[in-house]
Amino acid sequence: MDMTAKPAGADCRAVSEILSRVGDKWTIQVVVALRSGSQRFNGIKRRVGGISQQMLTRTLKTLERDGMVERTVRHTTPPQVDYMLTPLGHSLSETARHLADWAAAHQGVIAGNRLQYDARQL
Amino acid sequence: MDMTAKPAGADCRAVSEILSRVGDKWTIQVVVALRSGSQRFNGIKRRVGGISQQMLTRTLKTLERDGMVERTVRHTTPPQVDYMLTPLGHSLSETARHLADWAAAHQGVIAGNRLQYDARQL
DNA sequence: CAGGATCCGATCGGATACTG
DNA sequence: CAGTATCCGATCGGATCCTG
Repeated sequence: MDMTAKPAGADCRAVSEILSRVGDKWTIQVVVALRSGSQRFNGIKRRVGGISQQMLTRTLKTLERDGMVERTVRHTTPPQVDYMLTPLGHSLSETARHLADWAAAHQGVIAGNRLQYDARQL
Repeated sequence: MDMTAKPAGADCRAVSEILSRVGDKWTIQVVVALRSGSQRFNGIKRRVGGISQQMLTRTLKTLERDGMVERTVRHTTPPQVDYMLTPLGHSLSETARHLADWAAAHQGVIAGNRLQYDARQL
């Protein structure tokens, strides 16, 4: 197949779906927190900072469902659960880096645009 | 690999913010619809397909606020409003292409992972 | 320690009706 | 044609309490 052709619009829906999966408030931050290796629940919670336990649970569960992270339970006392990125999760984190670069490069301009726009609305 | 200038976590919040801006259901699709040039309101609505007038209005307004699209009003009868991408909007659409490639390449695997996961949960 | 359950407000997103 | 206004359900996200 020739992938150099323009995505017609079928791809567009796929991108959109992936984006709304990944574009929530926490997913990327959790993935980034896991880049350096296996982490435990409260370890991730500390790393991300500001995330509630509820949202971390949901986010990890969805990432596990999508095959981005792998969950390993150790039945010790106290119980211990490790989360680590799968190869798929790593490849996502690589792609996220490009977006990170773009965001870092343009966030200042965007913030300025918003100020200008809001000022004009008065 | 070149790991210099590692974004510690300050950038991470910026990315997260950009992502939740761009990661909603419609923003990217609207941007993509505008790539081929200036479009009018109902033209975009037709191109995107499935979007409500409400959400298109909101999405365009936010994109305008962020400086991604430019809005031009022509006071004719009937009134005519053109939307076109700014250079900033174009640069976003380029970045979105990388994500599009990733999504297209992995959506099948992800869908399969979900099926497996859901099957195990029964 | 790792969550599940529940309550709550805020935002997302669709549908419909109305306006200049 | 290009919106605005309003109502509505679904989901997001935080806080708190409870459990193995």
